[in-house]
Amino acid sequence: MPELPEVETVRAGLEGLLKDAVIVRVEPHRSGLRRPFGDLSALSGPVRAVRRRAKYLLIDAAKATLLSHLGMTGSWRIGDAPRAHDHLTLHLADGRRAVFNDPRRFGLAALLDAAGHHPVLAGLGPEPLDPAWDGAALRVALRGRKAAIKAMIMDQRIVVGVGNIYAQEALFRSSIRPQRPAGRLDLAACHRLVAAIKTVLNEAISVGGSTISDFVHAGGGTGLFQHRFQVYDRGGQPCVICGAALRRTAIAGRTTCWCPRCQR
DNA sequence: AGTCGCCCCTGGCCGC
DNA sequence: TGCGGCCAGGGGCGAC
Ligand SMILES: [Zn+2]
Repeated sequence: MPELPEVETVRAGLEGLLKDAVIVRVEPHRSGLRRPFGDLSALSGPVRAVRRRAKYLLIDAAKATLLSHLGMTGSWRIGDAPRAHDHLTLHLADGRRAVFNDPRRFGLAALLDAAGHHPVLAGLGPEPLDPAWDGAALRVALRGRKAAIKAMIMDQRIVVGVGNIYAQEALFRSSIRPQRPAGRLDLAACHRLVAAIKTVLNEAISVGGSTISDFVHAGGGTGLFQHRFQVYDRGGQPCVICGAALRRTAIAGRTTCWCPRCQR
């Protein structure tokens, strides 16, 4: 579910709900997800901010920072009744509860270390919406790479935040065939692709991301960008530009749709 | 080193 | 209706 626009939407919602609230108790409902939670008790204290890095949320409390990844099905909500797959509850001084729920348990929750680091953050590539990330930077990162360009822009060491939806949408908008060997994109193509990635991510953020089946904002709302998909999950349907039937294949194990006429 | 396949896990949907 | 197979927004790991 959550790529950069969805995580950014959750970040903004959570910050509005949690900023200046005081965490009085952290209650795990299991020992961990794909990794152990570890000792989360140092999170108790006032929430200063909620940040995002790549697809990770960082909840800054006074003495510690909680790192949270939504995996495919994770969500945060201000808790009402308990639900199946609730894994972590932050009890607040005002009586509210912030609850992390994740049916597939591909997510992550852990504290940053004293230096503000965590192994999963090491080695992450540039933020796609950073003005310093441009076509020239992408071209350097792709030099000599023979893997498909779509796999490369989904590789979080090349650029962060782009997943299976926005990779397909950005490649369509920049007229690049997803399976093209990444190292063979010229500078003009890299510029077009970077511009398309920035545009599609910003558009998606502006409408609260995409809701496929279960993605919800921290406040319970849904995204709207799914109504603007031009290729994602549209295999066999007509291209919105030329009318050709969109193709569907797998690239690096992930379903990919593209237009055989518009994308080269 | 780079690339690929598999695996983690639950649930929804489709065809029989 | 029930059940098996397939698929899903991510990412880490081992094997070539
Ligand atoms: Zn087309």
